[in-house]
Amino acid sequence: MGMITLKDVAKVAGVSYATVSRALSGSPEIGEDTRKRILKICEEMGYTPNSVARSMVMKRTNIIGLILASIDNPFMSELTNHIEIYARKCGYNLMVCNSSYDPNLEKEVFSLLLGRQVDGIIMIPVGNESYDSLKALTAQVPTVFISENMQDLPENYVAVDNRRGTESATEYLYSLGHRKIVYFGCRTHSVTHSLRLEGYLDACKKLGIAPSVIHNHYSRSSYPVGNLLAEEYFSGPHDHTAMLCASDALAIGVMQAAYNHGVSIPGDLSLIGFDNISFSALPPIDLTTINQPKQQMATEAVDMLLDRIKNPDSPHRRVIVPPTLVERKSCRPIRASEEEIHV
Amino acid sequence: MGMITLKDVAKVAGVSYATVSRALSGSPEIGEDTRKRILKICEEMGYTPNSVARSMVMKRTNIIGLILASIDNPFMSELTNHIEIYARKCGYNLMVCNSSYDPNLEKEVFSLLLGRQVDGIIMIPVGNESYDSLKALTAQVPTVFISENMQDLPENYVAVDNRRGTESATEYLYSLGHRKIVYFGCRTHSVTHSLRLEGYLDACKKLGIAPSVIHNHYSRSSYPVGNLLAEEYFSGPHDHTAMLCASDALAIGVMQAAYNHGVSIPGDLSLIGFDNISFSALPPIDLTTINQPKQQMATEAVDMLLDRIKNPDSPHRRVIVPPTLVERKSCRPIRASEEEIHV
DNA sequence: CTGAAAGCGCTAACAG
DNA sequence: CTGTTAGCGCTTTCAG
Repeated sequence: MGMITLKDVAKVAGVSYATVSRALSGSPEIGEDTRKRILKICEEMGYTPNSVARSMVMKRTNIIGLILASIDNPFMSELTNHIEIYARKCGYNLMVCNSSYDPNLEKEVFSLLLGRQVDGIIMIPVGNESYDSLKALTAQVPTVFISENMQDLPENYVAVDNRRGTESATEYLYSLGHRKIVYFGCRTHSVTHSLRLEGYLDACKKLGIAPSVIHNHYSRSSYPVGNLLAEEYFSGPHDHTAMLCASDALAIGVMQAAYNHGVSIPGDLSLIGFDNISFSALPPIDLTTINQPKQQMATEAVDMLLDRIKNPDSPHRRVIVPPTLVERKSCRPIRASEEEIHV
Repeated sequence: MGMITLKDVAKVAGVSYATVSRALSGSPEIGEDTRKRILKICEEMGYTPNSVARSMVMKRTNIIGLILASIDNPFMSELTNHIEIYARKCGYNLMVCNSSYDPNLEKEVFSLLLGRQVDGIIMIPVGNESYDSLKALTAQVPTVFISENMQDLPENYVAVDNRRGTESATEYLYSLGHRKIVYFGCRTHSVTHSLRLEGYLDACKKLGIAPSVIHNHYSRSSYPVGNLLAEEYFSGPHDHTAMLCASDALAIGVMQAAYNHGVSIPGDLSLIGFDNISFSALPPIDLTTINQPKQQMATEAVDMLLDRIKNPDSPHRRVIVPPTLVERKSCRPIRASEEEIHV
């Protein structure tokens, strides 16, 4: 593993190693003939430039740090996939760290990446408090958040329009004839969920239907939680014809509980989720949902970050991308009492 | 972003910068008093050691490169999750690259990581040919594959015992009373699948039942492929009571086709998969399957790699981890014609 | 157009 | 115990 260096190549080529450097970096101040000769020698010798050394002098690593709660969360891994591919196209590599939903770890890996001299960081924060607790760190390196920031801190972020998402989900259910729509699984301390709740409430008001909310007091929106909550729901009195879930994961939990209680979906209850995680497309699930355009969010985040890397003093930017409805098989039209028939 | 350096700290502390370096590296040749004083100053100044510079002189980056087809594949992202967490515990960070199922890209990112001076690489190869096509590159850096290598090349790898997996799956179905078991979706050019097929065939011979194989001529084992193949299967004559799928993804595709054809699972057909991807645990799917112990494979791979980094000349190692049966709801016992009743 | 030389921030001998 | 110094491999002025 005794890597060969510029010097070795220079020796063989009979030139100074500055010349080799120039040949490789595509500098114009070098003869076309010598460049070709040198490049050929590099090739023959199997020379690989040492990017660590280059980073050292360039003061630029071309590495983006990515911090997320857990890479095996489907939403995050899809996002990561798009980020990696796009970033690499832009000449950047990805250093990935899990915060494991732990604010302290989140801080720790952030520092770690700082020490690694990453050019910038993209992160899905553990929670809304992250913005505050990381302030001292985010000041030291260009950072882009994927998730909205309610505290109006001067940060860059890209997020889906959560409010618009639930709004349009509600409108969609309404258009299918539903009037008794319950919003299920709202997490009280989550920014994202607050926005989603707002969208639902606004839509209800606008459409003149009575809102009904089932809160989620657990700290996650996983499908076990959805199942638990739904067990309670189905055990008590309930007369809704449609349910809007705060996340796909919750909706999948509801599906199971519904099955156990002999509630048919969409026969007895229309169900709609939010996120469009890949699970939801699976045939046995086939969940109608509100899509977060992950690829768009990924490229947007990378672009925004590279922008900031080039121009660290540019004003902070916020990008809100539009959600879209993905119609699958968990909702059906019903004949409303008002005789409004929809297909 | 004018990072402060050792020199700055040294100036403030009124010592040479070598002393600061010693204080930080926990070297014994320094006074306890000065160390504490220096550490305090570092803290106050908010000094972060520059690991790029350190790597430069240490000739060690403490970075592991991870190459996989696509990080959003559930099996791979779960594995990545475990690898990242464990590697970090061992003092290593992860640089992740997608090969996007493309052998050329696979080579390209491998070189890229080499240039980045990663200390080692863990990879899930695109295919069996990868071992060969990457030979020149893997010779340059400690590499561990996650996937078996049929060509008997001197490489390090960790893999699940695929043969044993299908063998035990077959035995399990047999124990439930099934005698007509079909092996579904065998990909002809995949090492993994060849081994899985062998396990099935061996078990059939041992148990004295007739094997029956449905091959998969597509290049992937995704659920659309499973669905396609199953559509054909259900459209033709078929009298099996149980089906062993080459992967969970295929099994999920089969589920959909079964539903479309009014075939109940496990009522009419018991179904078992392989991999235990996270999808399979979802309530609406609830697939009985053969688990690959991902966490164990992850730590095993990291350990093996760190071993090789420390001792590059150690003999190549192969670790085969045992698969386990995960019983869920897609299989049921049947009363076999021989009056063997099982519960 | 090409060579010489400085220096990126740090570690590791080698002296004192 | 602490300071001095020589690089790690590369880019980049500055001279030729």
